[in-house]
Amino acid sequence: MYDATIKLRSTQHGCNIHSPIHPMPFTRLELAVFAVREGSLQVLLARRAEAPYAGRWALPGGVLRVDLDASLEAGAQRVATERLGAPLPLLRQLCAVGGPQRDPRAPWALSVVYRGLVPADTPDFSAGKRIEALAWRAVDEAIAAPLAFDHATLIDKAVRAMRADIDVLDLPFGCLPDAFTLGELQSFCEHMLGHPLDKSSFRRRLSDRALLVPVDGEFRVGAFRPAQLFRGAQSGAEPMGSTRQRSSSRSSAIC
Amino acid sequence: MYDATIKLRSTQHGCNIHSPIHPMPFTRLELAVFAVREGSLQVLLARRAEAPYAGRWALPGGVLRVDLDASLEAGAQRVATERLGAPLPLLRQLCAVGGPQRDPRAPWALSVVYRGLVPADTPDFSAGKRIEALAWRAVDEAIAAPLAFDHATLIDKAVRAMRADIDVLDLPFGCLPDAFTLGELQSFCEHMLGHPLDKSSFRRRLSDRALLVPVDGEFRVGAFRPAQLFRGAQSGAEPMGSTRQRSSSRSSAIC
DNA sequence: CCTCCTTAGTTGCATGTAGCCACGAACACA
DNA sequence: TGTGTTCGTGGCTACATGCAACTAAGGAGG
Repeated sequence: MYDATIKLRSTQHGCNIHSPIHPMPFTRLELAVFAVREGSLQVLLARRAEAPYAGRWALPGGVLRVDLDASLEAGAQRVATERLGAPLPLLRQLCAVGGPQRDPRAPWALSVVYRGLVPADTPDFSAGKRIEALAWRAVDEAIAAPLAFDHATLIDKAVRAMRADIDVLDLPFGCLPDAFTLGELQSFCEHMLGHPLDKSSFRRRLSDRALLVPVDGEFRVGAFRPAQLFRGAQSGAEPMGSTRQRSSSRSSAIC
Repeated sequence: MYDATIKLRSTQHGCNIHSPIHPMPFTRLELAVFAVREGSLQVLLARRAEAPYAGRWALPGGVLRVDLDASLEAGAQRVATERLGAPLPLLRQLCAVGGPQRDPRAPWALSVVYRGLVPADTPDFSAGKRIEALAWRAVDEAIAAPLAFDHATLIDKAVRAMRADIDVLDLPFGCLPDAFTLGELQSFCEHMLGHPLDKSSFRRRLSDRALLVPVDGEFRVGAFRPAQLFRGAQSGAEPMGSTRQRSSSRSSAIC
């Protein structure tokens, strides 16, 4: 896992003063993967198969492979593929943490942490190398549980970052269904944030920002009144509310 | 600078499949240090004494030392001390970047980047190891100039992060004088943001958030009307506007 | 002493955003 | 046909902010 000879090198400052040989940290990539499932925001945890913290739950992660990874993000995707069986959409870098006491396998451990979000209907991930099991756990419980390493702290930080995104309507369309109703979107955001939102405000804010495009003629039909379906407005299509005045005289924007 | 034997190890997967020996990236800490000087937001650049990019301007930085650094931030402070001659207040982690093409000295280079802000009256830093010269440069020019590595991108990212902080009045009191007038604070923020602010709004926002405490009886005297001096309100002192009503009936809060 | 200039500090008003509340519309179902 | 539920919209209020005007306080210069 970690080349002991690198440690020995640390006392062998050699060559010349301009090019000492410095040992490098044990560098890992950690994944904080979330989903809105079963009515709550949940995080994907892996039960560790090996020491340290064997049997404890932790964020899935793996060692950075300089022979395989073209970038940190590419490495995170490789780790996702190896450990979870699938790459992840919407990966964003959260932070880097490092220190001498983080991982008993190495004198100095550095982790670059990525946060991700996947659709609720994602087929179950498959536990990969060095993982006994994978499980979704509500974030509140996960943070309170005794996790391996400093992962509870990392989850808390990731949740705050994701909620800050939702607060400013930086929405993760990639983890929503292709088309969705405004009610579904609002419910998703409420579960992400952990508190209810006002329907009227929510729609007005979406409309003002022209974040959605209606899928013309497509409705979600069910027990009650059919609901217009929408998509995220990345493509050049006419966004919801684009014909709307700059405020005042709210016209029939969403349709 | 970088142990070549680590590279060789990359093809020597040894031991057993559960504990392969993985080479670790060449890990550095970079500093994006800013100050408001001469009426503009400036960034501290270092002219590199050695290859690669010898003679080019770059962010000051140094190799992570696992034998010296108790954390990433502590390492950033060590690098600041070694390269600039002084530790830095207000260091915040910006991001981590890494890849195989970032630094010709190593097959894979990882940098953890910190942003910092120092007072305008900071005594000049002293160029340390492997630095030919240090210079302040306006951020616009710095980003446009051909800097070493991907440092122009990093400066741009750091400036955006700092401006986002100022936008929400997350003010770096540590890099302001002990006491300052509201006019001085506004001018500082304007230089940070690169655009003017409204005096009335600016003061109201400060007052509503109770971010400042007046230094009773202390005024900046000069050519014109004296101005009340303030401090940041971290300490438990009575903050500016704490007697202010929840809005409406703006009383004489700032005094 | 008086006027003018500049900065400090305050106030009123207009605008825009978001929360709260309520209402009509549409559909399934009894 | 009535009822219940969700969908979709509009009104009202509170609040935050930008814009502009105003007064206050000092020095400089006549």
